[in-house]
Amino acid sequence: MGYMTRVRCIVFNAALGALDYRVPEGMDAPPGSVVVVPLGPRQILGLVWDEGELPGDQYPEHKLRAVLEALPVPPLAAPLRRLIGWCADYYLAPLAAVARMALSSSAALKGGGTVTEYRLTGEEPARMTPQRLQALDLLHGEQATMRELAEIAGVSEGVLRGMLGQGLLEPVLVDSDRPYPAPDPRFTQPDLAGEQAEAAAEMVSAVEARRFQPFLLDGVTGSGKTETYFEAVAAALESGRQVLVLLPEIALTAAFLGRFEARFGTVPVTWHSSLKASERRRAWRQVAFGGAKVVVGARSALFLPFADLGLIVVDEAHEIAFKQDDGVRYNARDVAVMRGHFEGVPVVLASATPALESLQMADAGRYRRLVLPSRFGGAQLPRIEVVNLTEMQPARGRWLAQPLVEALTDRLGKGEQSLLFLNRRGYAPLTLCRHCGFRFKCPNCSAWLVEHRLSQRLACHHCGHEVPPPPVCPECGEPDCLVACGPGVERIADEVRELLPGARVAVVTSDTLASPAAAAEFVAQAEGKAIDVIVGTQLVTKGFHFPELTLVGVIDADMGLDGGDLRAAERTYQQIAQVAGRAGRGAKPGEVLIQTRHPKAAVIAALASGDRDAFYAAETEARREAGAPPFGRWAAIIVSSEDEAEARDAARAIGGARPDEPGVLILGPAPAPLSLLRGRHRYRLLIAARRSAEVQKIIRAWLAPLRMPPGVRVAVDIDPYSFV
DNA sequence: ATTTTGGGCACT
DNA sequence: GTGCCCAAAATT
Repeated sequence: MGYMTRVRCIVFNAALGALDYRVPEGMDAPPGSVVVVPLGPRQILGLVWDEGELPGDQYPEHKLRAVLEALPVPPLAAPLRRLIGWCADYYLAPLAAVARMALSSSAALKGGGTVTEYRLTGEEPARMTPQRLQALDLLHGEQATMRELAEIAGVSEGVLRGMLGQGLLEPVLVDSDRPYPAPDPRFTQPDLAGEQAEAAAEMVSAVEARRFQPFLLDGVTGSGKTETYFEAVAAALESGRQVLVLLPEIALTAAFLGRFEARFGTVPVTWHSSLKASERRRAWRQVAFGGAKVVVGARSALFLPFADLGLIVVDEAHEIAFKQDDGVRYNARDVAVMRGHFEGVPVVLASATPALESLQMADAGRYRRLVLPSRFGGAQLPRIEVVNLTEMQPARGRWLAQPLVEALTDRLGKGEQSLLFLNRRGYAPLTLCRHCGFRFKCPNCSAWLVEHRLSQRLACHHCGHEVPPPPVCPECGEPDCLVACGPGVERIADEVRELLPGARVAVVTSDTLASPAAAAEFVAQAEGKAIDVIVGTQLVTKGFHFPELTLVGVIDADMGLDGGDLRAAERTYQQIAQVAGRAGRGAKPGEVLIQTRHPKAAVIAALASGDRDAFYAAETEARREAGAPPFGRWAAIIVSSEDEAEARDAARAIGGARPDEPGVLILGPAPAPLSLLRGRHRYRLLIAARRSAEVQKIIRAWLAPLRMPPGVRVAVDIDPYSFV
């Protein structure tokens, strides 16, 4: 046999590594190409990988099967391929699983589509009707689909179809995946103050130099971080390159879009899990072809195939939502820095309360730290006061202490807005029977069912299991005996309505702000002063800018502190500092009341005194002594099975095979704190290693020879955040 | 992961 | 020999 082109493909099957295929005559399939290959009797997606990058035996040439098709999308560029390889290696994930995240729109891979739009021909109508007159008037210069035109003209589609028949409208075939309107870097000129201008100039120069440079944009809440990094975005746009902005929550995009449009004249392209297939296809293709200039998205946007990336921004970079906790367990903040490294572009991590890891990197000189120490436009940081709940205990079944009630009453009287923060969705976290003590528990998870009064459900927040509240106790059959225990945001909202009968109260959680549209509506209402009191979870702690909001109440500052997880204190500090930052962003000064049973705790004291540096210094020292990240490397192995004994035995087998490495401490196995999750029993081992240890290599060597029974899953979590 | 295969076993 | 079940092997 003569000359033959052989390619190594990552096939989209997590259990298989890379397989070799033959490229048929006349087909071009360079590295990065997305191909369809035969696998047994099936056809499967594959990604052509780099020559010599993957180990493996040389499969005999005569047995190679041919690539069936190279799909009509640009090959994934080398920097993205390196990112995929790095992620698979670092997070111990199958290459196919990481590659899948880059090819996240199956429709986009099949090529572009067309859609028929219509426009006026300019013909005079043979017969005029009032509807036709209106359409002719309003549709002048418009071109859109029938549905959109009907909307614009305010007539039914039937009228337009009639006009099409009369030759008044003509069809135009357009690309359904056409480019997006380009943001204009000069649409408005920002008004940046000294520190902001300096920070912006540094970022701009890195963008213009096209070099990798991580920045930690460390600015107090309300300091104008967004407006400052917008200058770096503008610089990338000026040079014709693309920008990726990562946000931790979809709910934050609504607020972001408005600010972006004000600066650049058009909204950016959005990317998140709830896009429709057609929107996803268009976004993916235009990212790949360069017709999407700025993408704002959730962490999954990190793997989009940018044609010419010039800048990455991670906003609210401290947020734990950037950590993916199933599938490929990556941390988007860290992967963003790696992508910037491979692409050779600057990465901006923006936060008012940076993660300790990020501050450490800045101190070590790896990240360039840009500080914005004061609020924009002369606004003052809010006054923070601690309400000691041990001295001012609210009545049984109440959660607002007297000082907070008085402050709320005062703001309502002045027509100013208040925000109450409690990181607990629903009405009450536990429901029990007064008669027999029965507690409602999730059948699939070791967790209580949370009462949601708005939706009339008892719900598990881990697996989605829901039941309507029964009229009688399921255990003892007693009627009218079920009582709600503890507070959730819905219950706090009820308490506010009772205390302040005239107040307009809004509950803001992921339940009530499920879509970007709902989020936009909430923002509009709050800005329009149609809401007096917002009661919300961590969803309202960041991103929102309501000038009339002058009071923030933290219902229970101690809630995040129990559980004993590594980052409990840091996270509590971040959440409360962030929510406090919502107060007094306009002309009027803000006030924050923090309810706590531990007013002397270091976190609370630091918040009250505003001494962030002291808190971070103490926290850093504690981590250093414990050998915890960022001073040590941690990893978790989670073993799960639907069968409790099987999970335990498998975990013990893994524990029994533990390696003995210097500087590596292996704890467990022990039942995971959430020992039953979505019907699976879970055991966990924890690996605590010193910084120099090659944790991934050790775990790989440890687990590779072990054979697990079917039904047992072994997941490795590098740099775990969640300790459940 | 999914599909194919092949061995063991009961039954005819 | 045939059919059936299940585990093991193969998939390029």
